[in-house]
Amino acid sequence: MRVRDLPLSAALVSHYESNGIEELYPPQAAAVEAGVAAGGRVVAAIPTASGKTFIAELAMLTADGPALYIVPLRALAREKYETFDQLPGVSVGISTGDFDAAEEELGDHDIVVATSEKVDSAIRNGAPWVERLACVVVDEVHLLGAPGRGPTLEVTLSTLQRRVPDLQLVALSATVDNPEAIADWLDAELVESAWRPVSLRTGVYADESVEFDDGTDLDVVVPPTGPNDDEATEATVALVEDAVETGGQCLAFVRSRREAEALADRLADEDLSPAPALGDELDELGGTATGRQLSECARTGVGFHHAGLRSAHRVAVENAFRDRRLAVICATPTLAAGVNVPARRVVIRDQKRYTGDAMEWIPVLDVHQMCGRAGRPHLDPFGEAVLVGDADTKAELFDRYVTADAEAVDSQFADPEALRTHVLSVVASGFADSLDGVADVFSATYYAHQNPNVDLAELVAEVVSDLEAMELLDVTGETLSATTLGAQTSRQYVSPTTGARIVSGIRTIETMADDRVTARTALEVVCDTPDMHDTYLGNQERAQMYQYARSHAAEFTTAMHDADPFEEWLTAVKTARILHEWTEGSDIEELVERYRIGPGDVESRVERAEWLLGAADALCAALDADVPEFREVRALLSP
DNA sequence: CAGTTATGATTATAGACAGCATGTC
DNA sequence: CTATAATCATAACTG
Repeated sequence: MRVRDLPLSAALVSHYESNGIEELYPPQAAAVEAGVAAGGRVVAAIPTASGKTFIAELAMLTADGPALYIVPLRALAREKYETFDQLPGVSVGISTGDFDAAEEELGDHDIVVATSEKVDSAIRNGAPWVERLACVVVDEVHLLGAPGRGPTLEVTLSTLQRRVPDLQLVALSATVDNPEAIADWLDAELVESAWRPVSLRTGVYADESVEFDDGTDLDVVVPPTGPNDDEATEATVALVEDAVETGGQCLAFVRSRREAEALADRLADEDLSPAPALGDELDELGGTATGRQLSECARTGVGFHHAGLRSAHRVAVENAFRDRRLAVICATPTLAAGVNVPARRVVIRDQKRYTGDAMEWIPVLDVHQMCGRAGRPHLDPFGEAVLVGDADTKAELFDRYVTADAEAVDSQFADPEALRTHVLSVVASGFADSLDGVADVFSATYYAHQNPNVDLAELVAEVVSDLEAMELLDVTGETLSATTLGAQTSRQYVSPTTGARIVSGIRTIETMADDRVTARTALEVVCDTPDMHDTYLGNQERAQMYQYARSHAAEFTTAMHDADPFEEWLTAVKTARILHEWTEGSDIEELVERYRIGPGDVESRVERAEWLLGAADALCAALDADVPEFREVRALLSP
């Protein structure tokens, strides 16, 4: 099947042809046969880089009206926005929390790219453009099974289906174990394929040799390891070097941030692919210890990438790799889920990760996503993914990751926190006003589809009493209605637990003497919510943080003997303290040094605090209370 | 005894969505 | 429970 045979305008056809796209890839052709270009609903469970974007574009361009493209990450939203913006005669908009086009303009675009939370929020707040959509494409639908964020996605999709009856839905999924369940739920045709434009061989390393799934082998010379050398690391170094020496780029995945940096340092010794200019450019992005370490590695062609990096650094590393200025990136699993960064070879040194109480195997899906980064279309003759193991683990790694299917996608909607959030939002946005009404709205969720025998009304009833106790919901007879607080909580997009915590904080503040209410008070309230991620409190710091908490006890809304659990509260105090010092003019470098967190962590906490302080201010208005500190601190956070 | 090394104990561990209203080169 | 590397504290040891 050829592009020119598709129902596309001449301008589009020539756009594709000038980009070398003339003949459709088999999965793309299958999607066309399933009806993507004719308004049909399709779920495509196919590998990364096998042309998903083109399938999405086909659906959106042939749809009879505006289209929405839903992504899980802001960075992906930007990437897709730029891709779609290249299409001739197509106007593209973008809407994410940190980057928003004006609301009324959104409806005027042919394509809008947005994160799933942003779409959920737009639906809750009755954005008019939602009703006019003709086509919705969901990228990475398998995240339906992600705890925390999966429920938002399923509620969003089920609501979209209900609100826009003739909507064309197209869902793009990684290869998972039960794509038919997703297709069935969305009433869509399933297109499944393992085809890739660049062949990929996956293998396991052990004893100086890699055995691949296609029967081929690769011998690797690993210099004898000294007493201080780690065998897996030295094998990884050898595999990376080999890839670079034969003209390819390489991604190396490890377990923790520190190990990503350590591996990059180790590889920097080999001086694989000098790039001194890149080092200078990175130095200009600002100097934290992490930043300087990054620029030093980069001079030798090696970068590292993890969430502790400031986002400017992360983007710089991604771009440098895409431009082939970096030969290697040592990364934590972030990189596998993010923007498109393909490489000739992918080396996965660690397959286990510490989860809090045990060492656990990384999900098969995550490992497959990492492997899927191997092979650059048009640039590499093939891609290679290597799991580093040893003689003892080789067979197990093969079974578990190379030949095995990824996990099934299961709904996480029954999680009480998720249920509370969505029950409140359904009632607050006026979609239902009774137990049965809410249950009816939820009957279209993936959860209901997967669990047909569960009594949804019963499930809803369990959390309705929580929400009532939190004063977010009123129950009068059979009728449910959101309180002013509940409405504001939903609109501000904070979780019910966060809303209730802020409200109780505001009430306590009103009983406090004026001179006790300070910036620390405001920060303690917002940091002590589940929507603010906590900051690791080391044992070394603990005693000193305890002292800090004691000496400022009068300023906090939580009495120390009431804090429960105390350790979590102390963690919140640490976050509040960091943010407080930030407002007092400390720069990232000082904070990173003093509190042992990454520059990127400071950045993300500041961003979240801005959002939560805004929500606190809105809740103040709903309570008819006045706590100017929320506004004042917020103003100090952004420079 | 002072300084050095060996041994054992402790510590820490991936990621990241959302509101809203002004001001600015 | 199924980990491991880096760091820290203390004990053992050497000259």
